[in-house]
Parts: sequence; C-alpha cells; structure tokens
Amino acid sequence: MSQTVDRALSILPLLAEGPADLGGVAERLGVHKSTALRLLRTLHEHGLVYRQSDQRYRLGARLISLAQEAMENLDVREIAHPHLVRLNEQVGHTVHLAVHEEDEVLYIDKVESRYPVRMYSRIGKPVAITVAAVAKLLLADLPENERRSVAEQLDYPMYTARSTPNADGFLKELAKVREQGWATDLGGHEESINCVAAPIRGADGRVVAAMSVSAPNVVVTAEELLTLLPLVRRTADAISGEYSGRTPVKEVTA
Amino acid sequence: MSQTVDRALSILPLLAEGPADLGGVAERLGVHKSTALRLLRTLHEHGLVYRQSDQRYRLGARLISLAQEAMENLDVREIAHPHLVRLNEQVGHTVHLAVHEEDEVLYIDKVESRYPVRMYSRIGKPVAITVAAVAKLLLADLPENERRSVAEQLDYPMYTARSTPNADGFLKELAKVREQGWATDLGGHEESINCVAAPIRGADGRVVAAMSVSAPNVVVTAEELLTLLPLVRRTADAISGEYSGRTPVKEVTA
DNA sequence: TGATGCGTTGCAATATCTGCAACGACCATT
DNA sequence: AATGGTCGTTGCAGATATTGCAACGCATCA
Repeated sequence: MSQTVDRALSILPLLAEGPADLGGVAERLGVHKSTALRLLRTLHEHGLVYRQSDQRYRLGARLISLAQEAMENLDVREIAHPHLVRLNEQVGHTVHLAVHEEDEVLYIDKVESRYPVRMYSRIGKPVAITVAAVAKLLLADLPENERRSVAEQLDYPMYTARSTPNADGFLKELAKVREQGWATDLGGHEESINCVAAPIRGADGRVVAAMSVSAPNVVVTAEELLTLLPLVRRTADAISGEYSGRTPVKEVTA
Repeated sequence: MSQTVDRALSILPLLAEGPADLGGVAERLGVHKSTALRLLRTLHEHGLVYRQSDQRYRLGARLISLAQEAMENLDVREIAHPHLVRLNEQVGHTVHLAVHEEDEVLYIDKVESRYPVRMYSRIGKPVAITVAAVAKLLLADLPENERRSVAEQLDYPMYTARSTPNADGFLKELAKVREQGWATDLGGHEESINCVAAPIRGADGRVVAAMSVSAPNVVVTAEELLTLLPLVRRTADAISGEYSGRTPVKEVTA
C-alpha cells in the first residue's frame, strides 16, 4: 500500500539470504542506486540492517532483539513454559511449543532433551509445515475452506520416504488429526526422529498453539514414544485451561 | 532519511511493548489514523505485524523468522557452535556466545547447562551491558574515544550491590579487561551467578565475539569457576584461529 | 433507537520520493 | 605514477506517491 515502505521492507528478506552491497540491493529491488541507498540508510538508523566493515549490508541486531521481544509478548508462551519444563523433567526428551500465523508455523519455545543425542531445531525457526506434528494440529483446526486453500498452496518436499507427498494426502492427514485430537510425525521430517503432539486451545475452543515431544529412534522407539501421549495431552489440556481462564477470548495467533 | 519508511519502522519498537490498536499507533506516531493504517497494512503484508482477532496489532511471525535467519548468517556463530558444545560437554555449565553491534551486545548462541539449576537468558536478548563479562570484553576492544563515549551514554542499573555503578568504574574495569584479555562477572547481574569469559578475535586482532561460561553459586563457587578460565580461553582461541583462517579480514559485527 | 467509538475509503493538495548526472574515493592494472 | 573501472555518495528538478481531511459503515452500548 505504501510504495516506499514496501520497497524498504523487501530489502529485509533479501538480506536474510546473506550480505549484499548497494548495487546488488538496488538491482534486486529494481530501483536506482540512490534510492536503494536512502532506503538502506533509513533501515540502518533503525538498526534493522547493519553495515559490515566491508561496507556490505546485512540484517542488524535490532531485528533480532525485536523478534525476541515479540516472542516474549506471546501470552501462550509465558503460560505454557513452566508446563513444558515440567514435562521435560518427566520424560527427558525435547519439548516444543509452536504457533501458526499467516502461512507459517513456528517454534516459540523449546526445552532441550536431557539425552546426549539431540534433535536440531531452533526457536523462531519455521517448522516443516507439511510433516511436523504441531503443524498438523494447528492447520487441522482451520475452517475447511482455508485448510483446503492452504494445503493446495504448499510445497511438499520429500524429506524422507514417509513425508506427506501432496495436498490430498495432507488434507486426509489433517482430517484424521482433527478428529483424534492429537498428531504424530513418525520419521516424516528426519528418518530417525519421531514426535507426538497435542493442541492447546483458547476459551472459544480454537487451537492457539501446539506442543510436542520429540525423540530420536536411538533413544526410544516410536511405540515407546506413543505411550507418552496421555501425558502430553494432559499437559496441553492444563495449559489450555490456564490460558482460557486468564484471557477473555481475544489475543494471539489464529 | 525517508519519512514514510522512518515512520513505518518506528511502529515496530512501539508494538514490541505490547499490542496496540490503530488509534494508539497513530497517536504515538503523531500522524493521522489513515496514515497509520496504511503503514500498518504495508507492514502487515510483509508479515512484520500481525492482526490479532481483537483487531489490535502486534509484531508478526515473519519478524521472528527473519531474525532467525539473520543469526544463522553470522559466520562466527557457525564456526563457534561445535566448540561451544564441546566446552559444555566438558564443564557442564551454560555456555554463551555474544556479539556487539551499534549500542547493543547480544547473545547469539547458547548451550544449556546440564545442571538442573539454570541461569535465565535467551538467544537474541540484549545482555546487561554494564556488567556482563562478554560485554566487557567486546567494549574493551573499542578504540579509547569510542569506549569513553559509549561508557558515558550508558545507564548503570544496580542489579546487585556488585554491579558496575557508573561510567568511571566501567572504564576502569574495561581497561583491566583489555589488559588481561579475559573478563568475569561475579554476581554483578544476579547475586548468585558468576561468569568467566574470553574474547574471540578476527584475523586483524580485533574482538569479533566473546564467549562465557556461567554457573550459579549453588553449583560451583566463584573460585572453582575461575579454574575453568584456561579452558575457556583455549576454546576461544581455537575459535579465533578457525575464524580468522577462514575469513580474509572482512565480515561480521565490529 | 440514538449515540459514541473505531476502522475504513476517496479525494485534492502538496510534500516527498525518485532517477539522473556528476563527483569523489578507492582499487587494480599497466 | 597514471589510467580506467567500480562503487558509494550528493544536489536537484520533475513527477508521483503520501498525507490529512471529511464522510461513511459498522459495531457496541445506553
């Protein structure tokens, strides 16, 4: 809606790919160098981009700290955290909390496994939306038409042989997840890693977040992991209760 | 330099304080509601702000994932990470990696303590710049005049009785740190937590990052923690070597 | 049902941004 | 040491995108 701002903001994802010099930015933006310069300067003043010693631009520290604050404002996260920690103490494996927003599902909290073999993931990182158990729960809760349109827009990378291959399969999986009220990812993202997940609901019953327990095959088999399901669900329900109690209807994700 | 962009970007820190409605944003920006609306819309299109179900705006998920990518591009982080993990395996305590940029020092990586009592911190969070051991190392490396001007601009909150009280004390501390080549924080931020830190240098000898080991009093005394200093320094030096070997002169922070 | 508050839209005025061209700094090459 | 090339930077005049206004629609609430 605002051309100038639109252009300026387009610089950010561009720099997220890696540092770039003025000319490069101008070219990819399709504007004159002088224009790019002025935009970059403005971004720089706000700390969103940083100028390295070789004069090239990259994303700045302010962006990182803003994102940090953004996460700390999420009410679910705050409420859920102690529950995640407790669950982690009980089961030992990695515990994740994720939310859905627009077209992304991302981890907003994590408690690391106590086992030496750990799964790679990072708070703030978008999750593999077509296979992750938490993503299935979050998308399964969307109204039918949205679910369909989202499913059709997605890419379906075959991370492993068990990855969801296409929109059809994904929609079926979502239907199942929606009905049973929990989800799994059995080697769909990484061959040797399994997850079980449960939804966290707001006062209106809608899913506002999802949590999961993940563990590699070498630590526990998928069957063993599934025995934790009741515990995971109980934890999620406890968070739901506390969350809906504390917040009227409004707030957070969707 | 660009008014529109400047205004748009000013919305971000404002929303970082918490969700706000259109009127609120317009007022704090000092512009007409319609203007604020258009700016917010543009930010929204880029996913930097999100509109909650109660119509209020808050920071969006895209911001978080951008920040994530920003960190993953930092070369030091990538090189340092395995070393941090190894150090954590050896000593068990929390290990941090931090960089300095403009007026902030922030953690860009962290390996959690294996002990149950953990220190609170979070990747991307700006550190307490006047007391943290890593901050001292990063600032101590600045040229004298910059060091002075930074020191004088800072606030000196008394987190504990041992916090650095003022610019003078801070500059003295920086001088000491600069000379000895390592730093500590003994209860300056939280009464019961101590840290030892060492600098990571680029090929030109300048400090590009700093790493620390932190542990609460209840786990090890300050004296015991200090015995880890040689190990921490060796680790930092190893990272320095690898980092300066791999990168000409340029790149990263300053 | 009327009133208040909030978000939204179309429009005309003008302040703001754009692209150009020229400049200066720096580097590499000869 | 001089030359050519690359890249970032600046001032300017024209063009265009942005602004604030006022009116509207839509809620909620009395």
